[in-house]
Amino acid sequence: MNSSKTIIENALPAGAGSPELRMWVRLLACAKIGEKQLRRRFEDEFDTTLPRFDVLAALYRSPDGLRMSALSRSLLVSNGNVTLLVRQLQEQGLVHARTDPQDARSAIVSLTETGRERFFMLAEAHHSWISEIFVGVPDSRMQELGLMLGELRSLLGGDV
Amino acid sequence: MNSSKTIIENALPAGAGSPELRMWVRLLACAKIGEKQLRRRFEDEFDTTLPRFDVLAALYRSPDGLRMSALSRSLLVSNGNVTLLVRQLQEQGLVHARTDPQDARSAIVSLTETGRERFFMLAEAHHSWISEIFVGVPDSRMQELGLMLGELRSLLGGDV
DNA sequence: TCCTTTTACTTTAAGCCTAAAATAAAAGGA
DNA sequence: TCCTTTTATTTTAGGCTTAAAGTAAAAGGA
Repeated sequence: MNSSKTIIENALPAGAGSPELRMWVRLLACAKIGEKQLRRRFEDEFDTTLPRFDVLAALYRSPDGLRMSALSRSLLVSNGNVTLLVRQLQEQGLVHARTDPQDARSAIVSLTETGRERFFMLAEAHHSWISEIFVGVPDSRMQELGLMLGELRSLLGGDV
Repeated sequence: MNSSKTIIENALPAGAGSPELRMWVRLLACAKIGEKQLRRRFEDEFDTTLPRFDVLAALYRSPDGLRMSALSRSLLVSNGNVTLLVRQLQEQGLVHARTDPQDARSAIVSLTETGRERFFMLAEAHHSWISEIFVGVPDSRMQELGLMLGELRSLLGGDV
């Protein structure tokens, strides 16, 4: 219990207080808090989930449909996960899968008319929740953040 | 298939292209991409997970230990989830739980010496991975982002 | 003291997610 | 043609997460 021991006891972990660590911790916290709110509202008001909404949104952006692997890439989730989500949406009649005539291994998934209507309804609620969650953030700040996160995102690669 | 039908077919979902929606989508994508990389490395190099590391980090910051509910609040996860994570870390001998002498309902969880050593090792790797992931982001940009996300975070409430 | 309410935590059911193994079709040669 | 490799997807085992129900202790009266 001499002084050198005390110094060891009080040692800081690597990176404590570094700008990149602080930024990352905050980014993650904001994402978690927002996601938590959205999850609750999707559940309470529409008995659905954010991941399922994400699938509908991706399919909406591709009117000709998407193969499972394209869907998986665009949502940043695994193939197996997409299989599950698509199956659920299929059971609800919101999406439709047909075998690619050019390649029997691939399924092409697209929105049904019901799915399209459902997506519009969900998207409206989703947007209003986002606005609510970020009420108090000035529009100029929102623009700045959007710009900087856009840069960050393209730097991270991931999709595209 | 008249023109009004066509307009309906091409209708945009609510909020399309609004600054808050764009910001949110990008925030979420950055978080997901970063998390995915960290998850893989924690698994590959240390056979552990980000949530377990988060528990260790929270406990490191509270040398006197934390009650389960405080841990749950600080990590932004449910009580049930903390129960599970703490049990796993307990089985590995990294954390220790004792009943609060003032309140037999509460357990006070703290790092063991092994847990503390383990945390330092993980924290060093974690920091180097973060640095690697965000290599190419200038330091000034990192500071700006950290500041803005800090504001955003306190606006969202959530913890604290 | 006894009873009700609140608080802390655990358990359970169900959904998300991944990596790895399995399946199956396509592609590319010998 | 036949065989190997690659590609697309599904299945499986296992971990994270939540909400809701359950358990148990504390607190606050009558």
